[in-house]
Amino acid sequence: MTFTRAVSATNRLLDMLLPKDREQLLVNCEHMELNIGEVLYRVGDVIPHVYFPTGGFISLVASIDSTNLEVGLVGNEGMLGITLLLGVDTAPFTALIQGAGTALRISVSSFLRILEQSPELHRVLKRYLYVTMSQLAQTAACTRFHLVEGRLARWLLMSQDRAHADHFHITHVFLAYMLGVRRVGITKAANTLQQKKLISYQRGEIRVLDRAGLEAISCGCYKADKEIYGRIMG
Amino acid sequence: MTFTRAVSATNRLLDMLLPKDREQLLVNCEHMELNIGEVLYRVGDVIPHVYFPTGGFISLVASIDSTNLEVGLVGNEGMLGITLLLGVDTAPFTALIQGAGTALRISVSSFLRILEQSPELHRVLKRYLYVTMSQLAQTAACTRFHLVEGRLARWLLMSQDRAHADHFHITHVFLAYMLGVRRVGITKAANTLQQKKLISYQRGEIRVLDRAGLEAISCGCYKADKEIYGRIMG
DNA sequence: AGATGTATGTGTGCTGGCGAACAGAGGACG
DNA sequence: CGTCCTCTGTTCGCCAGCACACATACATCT
Repeated sequence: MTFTRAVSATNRLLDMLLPKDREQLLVNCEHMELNIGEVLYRVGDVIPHVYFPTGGFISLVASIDSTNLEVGLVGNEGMLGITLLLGVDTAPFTALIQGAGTALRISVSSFLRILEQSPELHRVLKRYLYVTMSQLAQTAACTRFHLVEGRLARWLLMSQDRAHADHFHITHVFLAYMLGVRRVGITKAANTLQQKKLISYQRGEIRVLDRAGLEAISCGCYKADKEIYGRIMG
Repeated sequence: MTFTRAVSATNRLLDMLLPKDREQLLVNCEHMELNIGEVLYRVGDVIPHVYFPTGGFISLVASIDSTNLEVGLVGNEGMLGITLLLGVDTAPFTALIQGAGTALRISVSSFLRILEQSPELHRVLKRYLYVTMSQLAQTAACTRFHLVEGRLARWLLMSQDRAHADHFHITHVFLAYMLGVRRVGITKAANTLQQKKLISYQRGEIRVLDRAGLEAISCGCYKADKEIYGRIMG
């Protein structure tokens, strides 16, 4: 999956911080490339780094039996590794790079050290964790009740937000994996969206043609997620 | 829903604390009855109290469109209001009393005051929050992939654990509501379980006859949840 | 050009769960 | 005692998504 490189290389979470805290983090961060398909860590792994995506984005995937299901998406509006706030050093989900781009990365030890020194940083990240939890529940219900077409539209919108580009690369197989449905289900839903002129795609290149139309057809969960983020993160 | 009153009126979370912290909390707590069907708070409400169930238990319910879905269960192994740790005073889920019994209740202001004074209390509760998040994801996947029969078995086991009784009262309608399926689906699944001599029920009185059998038929998520709790809470 | 691999489209039959509606069966209560 | 109400059982048609299988299109590499 290759995204047009995002232009704005900022992370909204970092932007919210006091300049002092942001600097503290930034000097300890290294820039890195997020390469599609790479697994940053799996459930139960000890987390080595925290990531603040600036361009790319990352899926949080829950595994069950031998299937998988995406339960969250982390882009430049958030961070990967937020559960370290809770004093547990292992990953609750598998983290899989979905959208190529860049991220800032910091070691867990540095991260925790800076975290201890800054109540304000702590405050912001705790609120982000709250948002993550809320969205987890939202996604659970969405996955249960909503049809593939609406869920696909939601996914495309969320990804577009995080990719900061109107087109990106992802195959039906992969989408099926994320949404926990068969590939054929995606093919049909994607076809419908294309016929409605909301998107266009060919061999993995997906282009969003009509955001408003997509929002209309997507389940309300897209808006609900944004609303939660806005309300809590301000 | 009326449970045989639980005999052991303890809360595992409280039991894990240092005696000092536990005392601090207990002196600020009041005993109260949990009455079936009562809503302690709804999504978005400002949380007035934190609850440590000792006998009864509470459902965390996510609402979407006009349907609902249980996304978590809080019994004497946990607490209701854990998200207050994150510095947000509103509820991310609706909290609905599922199993009659007792709970210890403390005002949010007292709770937060004590929390600030005790790093150890903080430590334990953060870990519990981590468990809650993990189970949220587990439940999301379970709800997506597993069949009603297995999910019902899981629910019964979880409830039995929290009710500390081998029988309790809950109707098919209510179970349907919790699992996000039709009542008829529950009726059929419950019938199957009964024919297999795993449970018996009549007019809402459900009795677990064969725990091991239920565990075998339930989806792996029951065990997964216990495993996570055990691993993180120790 | 040919060969191989990847991505998408289509078809057939199956099933779990849905919506709606109705029938009995047991309690509760006047 | 009869009446109402709650809880459970059953039926019918329907559909989204499933499993499996195969066909076509494009891309890339030799």
